[in-house]
Amino acid sequence: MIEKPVLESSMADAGSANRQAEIAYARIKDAVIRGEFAPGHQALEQELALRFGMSRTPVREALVRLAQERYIELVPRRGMRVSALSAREIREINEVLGGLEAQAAERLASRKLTAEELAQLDAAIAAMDRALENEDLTAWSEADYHFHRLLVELCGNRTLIGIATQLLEKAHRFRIISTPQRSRPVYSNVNHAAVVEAIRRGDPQTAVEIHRSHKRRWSRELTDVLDRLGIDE
Amino acid sequence: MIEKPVLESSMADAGSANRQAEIAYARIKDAVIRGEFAPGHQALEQELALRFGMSRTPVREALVRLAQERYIELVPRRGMRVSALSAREIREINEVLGGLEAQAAERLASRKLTAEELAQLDAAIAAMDRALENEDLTAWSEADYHFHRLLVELCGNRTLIGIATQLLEKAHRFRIISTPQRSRPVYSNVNHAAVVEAIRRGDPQTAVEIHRSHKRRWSRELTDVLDRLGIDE
DNA sequence: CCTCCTATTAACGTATGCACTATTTTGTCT
DNA sequence: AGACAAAATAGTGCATACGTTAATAGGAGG
Repeated sequence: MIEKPVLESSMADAGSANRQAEIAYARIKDAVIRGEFAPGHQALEQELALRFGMSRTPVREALVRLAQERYIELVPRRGMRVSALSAREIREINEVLGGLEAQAAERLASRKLTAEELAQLDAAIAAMDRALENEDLTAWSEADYHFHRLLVELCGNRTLIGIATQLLEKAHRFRIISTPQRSRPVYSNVNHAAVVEAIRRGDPQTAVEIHRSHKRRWSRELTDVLDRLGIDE
Repeated sequence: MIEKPVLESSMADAGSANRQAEIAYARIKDAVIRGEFAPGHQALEQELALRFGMSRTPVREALVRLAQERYIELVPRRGMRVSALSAREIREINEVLGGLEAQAAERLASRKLTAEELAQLDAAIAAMDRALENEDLTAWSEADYHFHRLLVELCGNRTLIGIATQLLEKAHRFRIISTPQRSRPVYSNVNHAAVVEAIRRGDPQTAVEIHRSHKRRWSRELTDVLDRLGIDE
C-alpha cells in the first residue's frame, strides 16, 4: 500500500458529479434570484473563488452555465455582471410562459389525474389561500411559484417542464423584487382554483380559456407594476 | 520595451470573446447535429482537445454547455456521450415547438410586417417549392428549417426566439436523420403558404388555426416515421 | 491645465500539473 | 480453471501557472 500524502480536503462525498462547480452554480444562481446579487452587480472570478473556498476553475464553469441561462453576462475584463431583468424581458417571459402553461393545463385536463396529483394541486391552492388570509405576500409569492411549478411538472412533457421551469425561476426572481409593489392578488387564487376545477372535470377547453384570460389580466397589471418599479426597457 | 519570448500561436484574432471554447462548442455541436457523432458515440476530453489542437480546458467548457443543452451527457469516467434523440423527446419537442410557433405566427399576424419581411417569408417558401420540384429532400429539409427559423425570428420576442431556436436545432437534427424516411412533404408547403397569407392579411385567428392543424397532421405522420426508423422511447 | 503617449497592472483565457478514484489487469489461492 | 484480492492504469475534476491584453496610472509635451 503506497501512502499518499493527503494534503487537504478529504473529499468526503463519494457519489455524484461535480461537487465544487455545482456548489458554485447553485450559490451564485441563488444569490441572483434572491436578489443578494442585485442587477448590475459585478464580481471577479477570483473573488468568487475566494468566497466559496475553491479555485477559479469550478467558478468559471458555473459562470459559463449561468451566462448561457442569461442570469449573468461574462464581461471580458470585469468578471461576471448580473443581468438586469428588463421590462422587455419580463413581458417576453410572461408571454411565453403563458403559452407553455396553457399547453400544460390542456394536457392535464386531457388525461386522468390520480387522486394524489389532484390533492397536490388542491394543497398548493390552499397554501395560497392561507397566505392571502394572513396578508403574507411573501408566502403567497412562494405558494404561487409552487403552484405554477406543480402545474407544469404534472404535465409529463419533460422538454416543456425544463423550459418552463427555467422561465418560472426567472419570473420568480422578478416576483421577489416586485412583491411589495403588487396589489393583493385576489383574482389569482380564484382563477387557479377554476383551472384546477376544469382539469378535474377533464375539460381542456375551459382550462385553457381561464388560463388565457387570467394571463391577459395579469399582463395588463404587469404594465402598472413595471411603471411603479420604474423598470424600463 | 521588454522583449517577451513569443512561444507559439500569435493570437491573430483580436475582437470577440472565447475563441477556443467557442470553436470547440460549435464543432462538437455541429458534429452532433449533422450526425457525424452518432447517438451513443463517446469521446474523451483529451481526445477532442487533441483533435481540435487545444487543451482540455476549453473543450471542457464546451462540453459543459452542450450537456446543459442535452446534446451530450458527461459520464464521469468516459468523457462525453452523445445523447440519443428518443421518440419521446422528439414528440415532446414537436409539441412544444408547435405551441411556440403558433404564438409567433399570432404575433406576426397582429402587427404590420414590412415589405421586406414579407418578401423574406415568400422567398423561404419559394425555396421550399423549388426543392420539392427538384425532388431534393435534403434541400427541402434545409429550406423548411430556414422557414421555421425565419417565422420565429420575425416575431420579436427574443426569449421566444432563443428557446424556439434551440428546439428547432434539435428538430433539425432529427430531420437530418429522418429525411430519407419521410414521404414527400406536399402539405407542408401549402400550409406554410397559407400561414404566410394569413399573416399578410393580418388575421391572427386563421394563422393559428392553420398552423395548429398542420402540426396535428405532422404529429400523426411522426408516429409512422418513428416506427419506420425504429426509434423507440 | 489638458492631452497624448508610455509603462504598469490586473484579469481573463488557456495550458499544465496533481490527486483521487473507477476500472481493468495481474497474480494468488482454492 | 474460476474466483477473489491487490496493484497498475487511465481519466476526470480541480488547482495552479502563464501569456496576452484591456484598463489605468503616470509622465512628458503643448
